[in-house]
Amino acid sequence: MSNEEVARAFREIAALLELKGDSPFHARAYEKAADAIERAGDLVGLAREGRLTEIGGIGKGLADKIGYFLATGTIPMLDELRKEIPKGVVELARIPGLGPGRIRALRESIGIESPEDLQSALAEGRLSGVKGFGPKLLEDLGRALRLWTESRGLRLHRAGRRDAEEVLGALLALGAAEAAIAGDLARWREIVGDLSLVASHPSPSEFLAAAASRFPGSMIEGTTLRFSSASGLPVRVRVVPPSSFGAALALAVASPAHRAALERLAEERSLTLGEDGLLEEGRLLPARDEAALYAALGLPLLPPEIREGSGEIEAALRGPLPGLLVREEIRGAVHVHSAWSDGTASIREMAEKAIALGFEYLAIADHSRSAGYAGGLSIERLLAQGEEARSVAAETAPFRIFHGVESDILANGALDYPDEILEALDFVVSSVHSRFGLSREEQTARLVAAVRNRFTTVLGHPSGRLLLTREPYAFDADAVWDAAAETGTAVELNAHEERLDVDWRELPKLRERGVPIWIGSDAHAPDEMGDLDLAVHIARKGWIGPCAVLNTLPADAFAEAIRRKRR
DNA sequence: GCCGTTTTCGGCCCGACTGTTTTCAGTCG
Repeated sequence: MSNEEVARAFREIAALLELKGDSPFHARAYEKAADAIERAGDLVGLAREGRLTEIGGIGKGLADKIGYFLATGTIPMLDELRKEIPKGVVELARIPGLGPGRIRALRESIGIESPEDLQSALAEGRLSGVKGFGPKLLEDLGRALRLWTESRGLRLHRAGRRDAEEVLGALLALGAAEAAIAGDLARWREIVGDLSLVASHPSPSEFLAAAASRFPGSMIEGTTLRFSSASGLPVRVRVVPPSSFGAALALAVASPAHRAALERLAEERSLTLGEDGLLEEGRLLPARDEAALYAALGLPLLPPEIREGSGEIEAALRGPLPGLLVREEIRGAVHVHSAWSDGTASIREMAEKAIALGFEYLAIADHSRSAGYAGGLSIERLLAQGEEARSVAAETAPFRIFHGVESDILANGALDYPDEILEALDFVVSSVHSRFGLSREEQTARLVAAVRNRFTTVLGHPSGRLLLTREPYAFDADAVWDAAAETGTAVELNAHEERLDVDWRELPKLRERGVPIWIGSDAHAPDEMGDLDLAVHIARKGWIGPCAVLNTLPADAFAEAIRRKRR
């Protein structure tokens, strides 16, 4: 059993205790223990030697629970809590605006046990009598519930990919000649609502029948098998003979707009694009791979992530497409947190991991002093951290460590350290962490002021959206991008999955304005640092090439680039 | 539930905001 599994169980206990209404400190003890467990080394070894209580935050009681969990795989207390707190109540806690207190009030006063209950109570006006629930709160809850409803059948990219890869493996194991992931997932959409795959087999009907018995609850419709994935996403697998695999895959990957553009192009060439591929005078042109289909239309094979119908076909017909960013070109792990604020590891540990991952430099940016909840750094601690960063750097050379901060943007657009302190740092990530509810005008002015600040190197997670959870705050993106272009300020593409905060449709606007991108890992633990795949593919979706990305620069050029604005 | 003692219980990271109150509880980051 891994430390993560134990930590996850403890976090669940903490969440359930909170919902139950136990002392918040009781719940927090489990949360702190979960943090400690993640950071602890060989948990199993420590348990064997009876040394679990040497871990800070683990006392006798928790040590016993860990030992029992490691031995049996269960924690009776957790099982009890799961029985006690209905799933719907846990789901309620995911709705912004609903914390343990309000959920308890809703349960006790009118018996709300799930978001569905809340929805009908809201519709029937049964909430207006509940103490503490005024008109504004009801309005906010209504909005949050709508977002929750819309998000219900959706998954973040990585969750969708996990499911799809499981299906893919099963198809290959069943003897598919070829199989591939298609649909939104293949185009690296950040959110998916269904999964699409294509498989080939010499006898499609035979394979469909075999696959149908492999996936419970599946249905065959023509050449397509439908069922539900592990996490409940609808899956469709199209099965074709090998000679049609390329065409079928290309069609299943294409967005509707891309497909329409392909159809128009086919028409211009007196061809027809049908379900099985290109037809010339009623005769099917074989396309064993996607490149064959594109070639028949006079196109190079386009990367899946740009097949969105946003001008890629026209551009490809005009000439070679610009080179898109690839993961290996990222040389620096930037916007990284350490245990100085709310990260789990020391600067040295983060540096060692970055080196192991093949990075050439690290840009440390812990939380600033306004972020008390995250252990934000006072001026004294920030300066002390700088000392430590330099001393670690002296030992890790030629690997470089840049010392900066993730400074809160205050409501008036100011950063939360005096200029002379910011001056001493290598760079500043300026981010909004509060006051999401400002008016569009106020929020725009705030962001523009932060961008214009000569110490702001990069605007961190600019929109404030949390995928599937929270809408972006209201602001005029064009005005902010203009200010960034004018002042040479970079904009962050945050690699934390929920925080993939700049919509890919905005990226071309940044590219056209010449605004540098910075792919910030926002890592809080060593293991999160290398996880840049999704962000890189989102950058590619926005047609971002390596030149536009600051942390593809070699260390010296990066150092120069992050200082340039201040002169 | 842990921790550190003021050795047997009280404090635990906190500041700002918001809406609902009419002095504060709940949420958020």
